[in-house]
Amino acid sequence: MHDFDQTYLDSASLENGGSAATGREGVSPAVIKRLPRYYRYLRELIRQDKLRISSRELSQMMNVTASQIRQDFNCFGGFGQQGYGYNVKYLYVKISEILGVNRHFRAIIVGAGNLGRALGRNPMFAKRGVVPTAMFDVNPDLIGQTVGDLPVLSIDELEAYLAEHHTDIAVLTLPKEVAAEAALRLARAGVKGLWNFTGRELMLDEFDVCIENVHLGDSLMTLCYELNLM
Amino acid sequence: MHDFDQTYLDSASLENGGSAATGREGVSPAVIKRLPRYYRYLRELIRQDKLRISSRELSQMMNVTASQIRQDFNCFGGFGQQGYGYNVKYLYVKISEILGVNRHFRAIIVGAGNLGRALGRNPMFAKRGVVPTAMFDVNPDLIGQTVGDLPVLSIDELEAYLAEHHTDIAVLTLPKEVAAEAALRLARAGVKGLWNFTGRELMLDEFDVCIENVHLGDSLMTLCYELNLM
DNA sequence: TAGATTGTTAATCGATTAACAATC
DNA sequence: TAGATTGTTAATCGATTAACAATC
Repeated sequence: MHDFDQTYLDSASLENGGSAATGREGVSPAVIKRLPRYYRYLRELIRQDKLRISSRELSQMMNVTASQIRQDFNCFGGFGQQGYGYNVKYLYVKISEILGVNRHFRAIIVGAGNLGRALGRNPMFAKRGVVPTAMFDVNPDLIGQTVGDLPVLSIDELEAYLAEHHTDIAVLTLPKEVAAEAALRLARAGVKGLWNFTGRELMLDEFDVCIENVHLGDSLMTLCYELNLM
Repeated sequence: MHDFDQTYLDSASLENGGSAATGREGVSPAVIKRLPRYYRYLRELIRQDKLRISSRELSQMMNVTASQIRQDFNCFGGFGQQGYGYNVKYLYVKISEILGVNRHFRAIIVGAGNLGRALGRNPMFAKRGVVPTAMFDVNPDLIGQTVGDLPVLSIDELEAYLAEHHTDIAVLTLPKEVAAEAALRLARAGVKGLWNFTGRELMLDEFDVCIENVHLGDSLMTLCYELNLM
């Protein structure tokens, strides 16, 4: 099926990244949500120079069932070998491809407040193959500054910038009151992914845009619920 | 069942907050995860001076089924009235109680890097009734500074501080390499809730501690998956 | 009272787990 | 070959939706 002696982390397979994997449409959200977690554990296994792993061993590390792991990987065609288990590097490359790491998606950060600036300096993007290129804000005091390597530009320049620089993702870290308007401008300018930290849900039905909402407040309240129960 | 003429937002009901609601153990995680979202929408309805709402109307606002809304609320005993619907303020107070808003949980932020400092200045805590009291770091350049109103203290003072100041929640915004050790110290010192931004899963089986993990990287990758599919 | 809408039970759907035949 | 472990089907479990009787 595949040659385990091959070096799966060669630059060719990493650079291509491609959306080539077997019939990926219609994989359930529950499975998709788990993929980044597999990615993290596999990265760690590679760091430890582990070459192969069985669904059983991985299940013990990750605190899930071996059955679930095999089912999950099989949504994408199955990456293992009977009697052997999974080749760690091969599996890592495959999951990287599915997740689009190494596609080098380009991102801007809209809103250069505390959270926006913190994200702008965060190594997370680099680790996940996402490339932030600029930040935008309305505040004249911030415009012209640099955060990490990122220039802070005026929000007035947004459309002009997007016309010049292909941008896949916009990170929304602006006040919720102006989130809807910003989202509309971004969608009109052709940005295809919104990573939304505003805490306000966005409706963009007219557009073919992916939205990932991060509700930090909801997460905090879930913790409070648990504490309240003790 | 309850008197709709009463002012449900009076200080008594808000201050008590209490864990008094009907049999709350064993409510499914799926329901719990939705409560903060109800809380947000109800807050908005109150802001709009809306007095009553039916499950049908709320379902259209929130893009879920009316059935689910009724089922969810009924996990806690049912807050509505046949033929009438739900009193917005009463429902809001009830959900606030369930979530422990107004219990004024006290929090510290461990790690005064970019993300820690951004969270320290974030109004989210105040809005959710959580009170941050201090930040901790190893970096001598940061120790002694103030972030918002929060003093940045030396991590060496952690145990002494916790012995003096009752603390419910620790926000972990330090490097993942030192997360496990910090978590252990916090648990030993009696902190009951960890809000974990380190991206590394924590194992604290020996202790009676609630952990809420925020995996920003996973969220970003979920978005990349969707983009990769387009 | 009649109309509306909940609370709640029953039916459906989806996701997880168990089991095992296929196969490396 | 025998042993191990996957891929995959079938069984179970839980969560969502539909339906409707209870009741305000």
